[in-house]
Amino acid sequence: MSAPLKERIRADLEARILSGEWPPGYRIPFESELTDLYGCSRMTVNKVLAGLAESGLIQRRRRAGSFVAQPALQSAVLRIPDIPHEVEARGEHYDFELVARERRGIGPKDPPASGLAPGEPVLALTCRHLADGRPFAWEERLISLATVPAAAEADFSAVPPGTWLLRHVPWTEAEHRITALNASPALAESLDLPPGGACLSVARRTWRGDGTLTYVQQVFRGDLYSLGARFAP
Amino acid sequence: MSAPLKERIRADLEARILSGEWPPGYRIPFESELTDLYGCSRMTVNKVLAGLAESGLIQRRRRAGSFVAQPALQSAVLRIPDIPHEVEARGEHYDFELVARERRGIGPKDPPASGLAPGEPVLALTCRHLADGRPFAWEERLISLATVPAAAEADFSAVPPGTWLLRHVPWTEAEHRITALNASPALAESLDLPPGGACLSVARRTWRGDGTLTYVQQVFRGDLYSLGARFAP
DNA sequence: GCACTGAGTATGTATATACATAATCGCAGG
DNA sequence: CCTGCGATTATGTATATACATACTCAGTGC
Repeated sequence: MSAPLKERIRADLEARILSGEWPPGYRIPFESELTDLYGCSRMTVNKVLAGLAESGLIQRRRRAGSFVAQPALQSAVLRIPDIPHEVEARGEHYDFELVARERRGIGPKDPPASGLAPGEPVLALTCRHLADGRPFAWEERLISLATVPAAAEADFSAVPPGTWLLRHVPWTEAEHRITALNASPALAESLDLPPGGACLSVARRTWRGDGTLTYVQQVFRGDLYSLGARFAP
Repeated sequence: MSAPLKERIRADLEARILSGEWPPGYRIPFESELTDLYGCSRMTVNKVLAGLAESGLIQRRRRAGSFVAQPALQSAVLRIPDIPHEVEARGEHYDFELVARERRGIGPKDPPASGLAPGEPVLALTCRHLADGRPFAWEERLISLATVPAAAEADFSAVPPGTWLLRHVPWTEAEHRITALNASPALAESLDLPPGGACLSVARRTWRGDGTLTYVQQVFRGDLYSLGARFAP
């Protein structure tokens, strides 16, 4: 009985919606009716309903009332952790090799999805991630030196670039694209896979404000890696 | 100038946090100071700060003040839309075939990841999704008849089961696992792929309260499908 | 120097009130 | 029957106020 009133009201309304008692599209009682039902002021009910609307459980229309929202199509909070952290969480030994490091300008062969303009100076890094000594992921990364000048002096032979960036550079926006692809012969050799083996590719572009920070493509062995997410609507 | 006061305050505070002007751990001004700064009542400021706290941008401690939260390592809101919706959004014609429909109990061949107990009655559905007449995804689904009895009467020849479930059954929790795999000969034929072609597999288990609603594995042609997500921390 | 206590304070919750806003409904007129 | 307009009304926003609560900090006593 000690829970705050607004939490009890919210829990009650959520229970009715999630149990299906109030199905999608149902018009829930007006604020004035809930005010009577719970014996509280309209402000209290209003804050609860505003919170439910922000969470997407209900939709509100002036003059018409508040309606149970159609369930969200599917939106998941997908967590893509730092690779070393992920590997060690599985109880395996993490290691990585810096295969190539080059300071150059963006050229025609760089993917246009990187969002980096031709000629823009970048640090191009290629590295291979290992779990218990076995190749696990192949990473090709471009870091904008205009946006992240400190990257030019960073020691990426000790700390992988993804981890370094997470620790040193705040970001404001990112875009992911997840695909499946067959390993090319060269990639198959790097990942110790048969040619054509299925791989999970995660391409990520990260911004801070207007400037692209980094564009990275990480290719994981399909048989050794999967992305997981557990979430609520 | 016409935006509501609380939205202007919220946007201003968010900008200071995201720009790095107020770094993680920084103590933001007290409600009383913000009240003076914006020339409004404490209730208005309080609602804005409560909203920021709910979104996880700040943490609040009584007597101590409000502090900018440490940013999450990487968390993405990954949207996995309804397949028909997704296909039509690309301007292609969506179609699907119900390949098999069987009412049975969970057996030893069903994946343990489904979370359904052996013997539990389910509706097992297999279907194939087509975009502009070309096979696009293969879906195997189990629907718990104990939790969703209405599924037994649903007409899944007109509406695909995923869409039907989204429209009729609210869910409270879900778990995803995304992997890449090589198409087996049978799958390759169903998806009109060369054997061994890379596919993106999305396995999803969905709950309502304690009961598993459905377990589904959707296998997409890797060359025709990718998951995308754009997000802010 | 340390543990305990009490005062002070920022946030948390709740109410009453007021006016703005937008969408719906019904009615009048064509 | 259909259109347009105005009255109605539920929500949206904002304020002033009040008291509860939990935490910090300073000061007291040992």
